[in-house]
Order: sequence, then structure tokens, then C-alpha cells
Amino acid sequence: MTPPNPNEDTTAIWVLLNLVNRHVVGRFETELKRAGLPNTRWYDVLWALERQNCEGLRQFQLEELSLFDQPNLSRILKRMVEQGLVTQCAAENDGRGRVLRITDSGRELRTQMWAVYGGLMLSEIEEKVAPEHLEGLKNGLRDLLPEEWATSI
Amino acid sequence: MTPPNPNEDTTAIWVLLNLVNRHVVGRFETELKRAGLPNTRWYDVLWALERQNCEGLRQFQLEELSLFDQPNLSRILKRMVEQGLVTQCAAENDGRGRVLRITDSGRELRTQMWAVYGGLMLSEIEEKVAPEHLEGLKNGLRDLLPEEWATSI
DNA sequence: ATAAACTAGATGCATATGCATGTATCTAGT
DNA sequence: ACTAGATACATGCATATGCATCTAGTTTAT
Repeated sequence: MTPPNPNEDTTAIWVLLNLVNRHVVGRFETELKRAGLPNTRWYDVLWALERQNCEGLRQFQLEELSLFDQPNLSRILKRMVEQGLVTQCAAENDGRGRVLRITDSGRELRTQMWAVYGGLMLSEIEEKVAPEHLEGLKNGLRDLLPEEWATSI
Repeated sequence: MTPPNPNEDTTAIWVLLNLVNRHVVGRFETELKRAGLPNTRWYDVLWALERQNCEGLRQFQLEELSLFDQPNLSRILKRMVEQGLVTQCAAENDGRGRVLRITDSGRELRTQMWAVYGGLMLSEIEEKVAPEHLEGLKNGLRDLLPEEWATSI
């Protein structure tokens, strides 16, 4: 009837995943907010667009790269456009589509954010994980993703 | 000015943590919802209370064990009480306090949920993590938590 | 004994998220 | 050319979350 019970390691990992996510993401959000900066999701958008430079990204492509679902991304972008961080132009060969590009002001904001964001990656991750756990952590996390995703990281 | 850049491993771990959390937690929520059951947070509350049996837990103690912040827990409990899963009695020696206990109906729901929840722990975690990554994953995740927390898992 | 500081928990409000649906455009089959 | 179905994106709505604040009760210091 009920499935066999998960073992201790499995339980520990599930609990740890939840705690770690809450704690680490929480630290990022708190510090960004304290610095008067937008949250990590905005950073991800800015960075994804900055990497594309002037070529830009279609909205559905950005969606695949980000953790947003489609309606949510749509709204976030609206606000980012309002704040002049991102431009949204009609796509050339698809009347439905929008091409997204980062603006200079968006680039500037991302750089500002990186000072905090990058610093947190150092202090909350790089300095914390013991070298002997590094590979296992990285590969173990990859194991947890569907194969389509894991290969790209 | 800007801090030194995090290395590749650090970046990979940060990205993976986010992806894994979204994917794995998402699977749990989806499957629970599909089965017409409440979400993982409710499960955590029920399980924490069931382990205490008739002794019960104060609300602030439950808060420490759970991922809720205080106002949010307060509201969740209200709904769980309304649905007869949990009782909230005045604490004996503290006029401000409430003692929480799980009801029979709460126990029953938790058991039902476990059929899905435990099964997902097996299929999404136990079957996925390669044995050689297990220790590194577990300990690496522990490394990421503040010391006060990590010892108890 | 009493005021100040603290703790437990509740509530209001602004924002975020998830999901269903809507609209416009595109593609394919006939 | 025309219709059926798919795709890109937007919007509405119900719920969840985070944060500030409120109330009631408790502890501490004088």
C-alpha cells in the first residue's frame, strides 16, 4: 500500500535542500534589499540579457533560462521596462513576439548588484563548502535534475 | 571595488541549488495537488505535531522547526484548526501561549499524504542520487547552513 | 509595586506566485 | 484560401509570502 520508507540519507537530503534554499536564498534577498537593490530574479534577467548583448532574447527564450513561469515573467518585464532597465521591441519575423534587450541603465544596475551578489556567492557558498565535499555536492545536485537540464550546467 | 569573482564551482552550485529547489519542490507540490492533498508545508506541520504525540508543541517551537515565519504560521494554523486537523489550546503556564496538538483526522491526513510524499522522496531523491555523490551532497549541503542548524540534521 | 522592556501570537497591507484563461499571430492540412 | 490547432504573450483572480505593526501577557529592574 504505502511505498517503502525512504532511508535516512534521503530524508536528510530533502530536509537539507529545503533549509539550505531558505537560508541561502534568504541571505541573498536580505542583503540585496538592504543595499536598496532588486532581488535575485531581476538579477538573473539582467544578466541573461547582458550576455546576449545587442542581439537580444525572445521572451520565451528568457523564460527557459529563468525560474519564472510565463505569466510572471511577463509582469516582471513590464516593470523592468517601466524602470528603463530593459527594452521590448516587436520581433521582426513574428508578429506575436517581443525581443528583449538590456539598456545602459540596466547594465549599470546589474554591475551594482554584482558587487553584492558576487560577494554573497563568495561568503555564503565558496567559503562555506569544504573542498572535499565540492564534487559530491555539485554532482549530487546535478543528479537531482532531469537530464535535459543538468547537462547545461 | 567589486569583490573577486566566484569560481566556476561556486557559480554552478548556486545555479544548481536554485534549479534543484524549483524542480524537486515543484514535483512534490504538483503530485500532492494532483492527489487532492495539501502542500508540503502542511505536511511538515502535521508531522512535527504527530511526533510530539499528546504532549503538543507551542507555536513558537513549531515555528523554529518549520520554514514558516511567524505571521504565516499563525494563519496556516488557523486554517488547519478550522479543518479539524490541529487543536490550539491555551498554554497552562503562559497566558499568551497556545499549545498545538494533532487530531485523529490530522493523523489520518498525514498518513494519506505520506503515501505520496514518501513515494516522491524515493523517486525524486533516493533513486536519483548516485551513491558516490551521497556523502558529498549531504555534507556539502550541511556546510551551507549556519552551524546552529546543521548539527541537528 | 510599578514602569520598561520583552515575548507570544494575530492582523493589515503590499507584493509575489500559480493557474486558468484571453487575444493575437502563426502554421499546417485540406 | 480557409479552417483547426498551436504558439507567444497578457491579464484576472485566488492564494501565499514578507514585513510592519498591534495586542496581550510576562519578566526585569528599581
